[in-house]
Amino acid sequence: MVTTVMVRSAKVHPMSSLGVRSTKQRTAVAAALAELDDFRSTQEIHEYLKDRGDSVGLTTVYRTLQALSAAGDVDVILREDGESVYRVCSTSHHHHLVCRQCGHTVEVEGPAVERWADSVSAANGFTSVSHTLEIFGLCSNCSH
Amino acid sequence: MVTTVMVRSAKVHPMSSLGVRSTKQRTAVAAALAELDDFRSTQEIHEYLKDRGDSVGLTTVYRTLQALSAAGDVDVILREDGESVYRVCSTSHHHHLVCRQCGHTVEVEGPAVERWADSVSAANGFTSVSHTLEIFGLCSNCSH
DNA sequence: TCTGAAATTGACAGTCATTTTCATTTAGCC
DNA sequence: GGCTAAATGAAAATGACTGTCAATTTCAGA
Ligand SMILES: [Mn+2]
Ligand SMILES: [Mn+2]
Ligand SMILES: [Zn+2]
Ligand SMILES: [Zn+2]
Repeated sequence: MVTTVMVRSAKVHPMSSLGVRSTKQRTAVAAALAELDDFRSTQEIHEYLKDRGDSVGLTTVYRTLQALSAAGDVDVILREDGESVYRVCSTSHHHHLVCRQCGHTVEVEGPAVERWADSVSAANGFTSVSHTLEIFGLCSNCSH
Repeated sequence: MVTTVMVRSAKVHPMSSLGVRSTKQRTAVAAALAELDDFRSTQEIHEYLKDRGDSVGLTTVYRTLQALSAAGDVDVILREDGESVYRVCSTSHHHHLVCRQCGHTVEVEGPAVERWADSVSAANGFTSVSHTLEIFGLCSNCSH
């Protein structure tokens, strides 16, 4: 659950006092993410907020979701059609099982996969590695 | 190296004789892919062909690359920005180790990972699953 | 070699997610 | 309350990709 939006020191340098502000829009986006369980696109979250009465400009929803994912507060993955979808996740390293039809998401862990990725990277002389791993399919509900 | 573009039986039914034809455009796209070693976008391949003198319409390059990847003759992955990039790969199922600096790509296989993906999918009742797995890092050349 | 039906091409317009612009509003510090 | 940088959001722009369709090309059969 995410209650605070964007965490960063309010002051970086006495000369220019920069700060991230708490707004009703950011609170609304964070609340929507907390209520929604599955990966959702920016447009879906925007629509959700509109239906809910907490209308937020589409541009602001885009900006807020991007800031949240940059801060590591939400997970973002690319759907198979290339669209970005967001979800509040656990903080530990994990991957996802995502339903192509309804978006239903299950977090999965695979220590063996992590070790494999590290060893194959090392064997090929790669450093500073990171990886993406997502499984798409039809959840039991959507499998008919 | 890809020399033939699109393989399919020329006749599926005597009523409607369907067939995939060999054209200079498809040959040119296949040749470009054979010459290029790393993942490239449709626009990059279109530009490459133009510079090379074998200009092919952008729409045709899009169609040809999509047909090639649908046929399994080339690999396609989504870049971080959601753009599709293509590359000639081996025919067996594999994944990639991609240098985020120079684009250098190494094909890797991980039977254990495949089994893990299948079992975790089945355990959660997912069907029709597919997965994406890419490792990004710095190749030995780019690691300083 | 000739012919014609079906496949292909490509210029152009359309779609749609995402970004940019910028005038207006707002949060937070005094 | 006043001030100012941060934030908002409506509207326009961007850019990857798709749809359309008239013109062109392939190739199987005559
Ligand atoms: Mn992992
Ligand atoms: Mn695999
Ligand atoms: Zn589902
Ligand atoms: Zn490199």
